[in-house]
Amino acid sequence: MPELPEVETIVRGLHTLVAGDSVESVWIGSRPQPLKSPAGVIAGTLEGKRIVRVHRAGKHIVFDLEGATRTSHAKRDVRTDRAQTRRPAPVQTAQWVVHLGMTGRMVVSEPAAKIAKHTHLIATLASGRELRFIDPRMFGKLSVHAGGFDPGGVEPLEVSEERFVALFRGRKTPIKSALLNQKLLRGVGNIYADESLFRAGIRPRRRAATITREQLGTLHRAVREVLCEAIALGGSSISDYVDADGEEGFFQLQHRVYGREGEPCLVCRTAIRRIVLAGRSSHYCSKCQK
DNA sequence: ATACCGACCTGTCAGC
DNA sequence: TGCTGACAGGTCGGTA
Repeated sequence: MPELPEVETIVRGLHTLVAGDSVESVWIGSRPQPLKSPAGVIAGTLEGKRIVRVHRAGKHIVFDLEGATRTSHAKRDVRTDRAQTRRPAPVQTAQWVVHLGMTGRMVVSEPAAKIAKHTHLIATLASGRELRFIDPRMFGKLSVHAGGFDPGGVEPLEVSEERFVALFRGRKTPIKSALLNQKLLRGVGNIYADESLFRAGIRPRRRAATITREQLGTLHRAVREVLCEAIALGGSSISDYVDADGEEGFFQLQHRVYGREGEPCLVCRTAIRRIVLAGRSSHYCSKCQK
């Protein structure tokens, strides 16, 4: 479901709603598919921690956590207690990382709210509210990291034109496949790849290495423009995407090629084509894109 | 290195 | 009212 703009929208909402709150207890469902860290490790890491910040890395939601873990409480002895009276207690930090896959949702609910089907994790917060992870298709992933979490790739909204151009140098792969490769650029998915390529006038199948330096500069601007406009409109709601407040996005109304197979190009009226590339639907205008 | 394909899952919708 | 197949915002691993 969510690409960079949707995750950014969700993360901003979550930060407003839960930053400063603490996790008191965690319930984890019986389906193991979404768990990329063992259930006990996830629960043990979250419980007792304060949520310092919620931010985004590519398509990942990252909760920065701070505070003692349960295991550190259990291990504490008289000697460390005495040591801690002289110095501030060492602050333990961790990160809880959530990838929403295709159909994942993170919502903040009142405890009385009905538990949606396919709810896989509920974190009860000190404020009494609950943070719930729901994911019907279970392509989403939950993990915790004691050290730094490295999502790989570069942020499309931060990358310089030089580095952006260098990402594609010498690559024989179709440009769309390269845009979708999260190890290069993190956060661009199927919708925004198609929309960016349309705005840059480049066909999805075009080999990356054959694109001129100037066209890559145009693509760099197109990617950032599309992502920024989408963020401003709260993302694209195609079927069921909603943000942390349950609000839909509106960028789907701005799609120029995605989901418009057979409809006229908004620039030249040529029918928009749909092809399958790397297993994904790809939409483009054969006249405007070369 | 690269590209294609199926697998992972459930839900929805169109067509018969 | 079914049933079947195609398709869905993402990623991963195998194979040619």
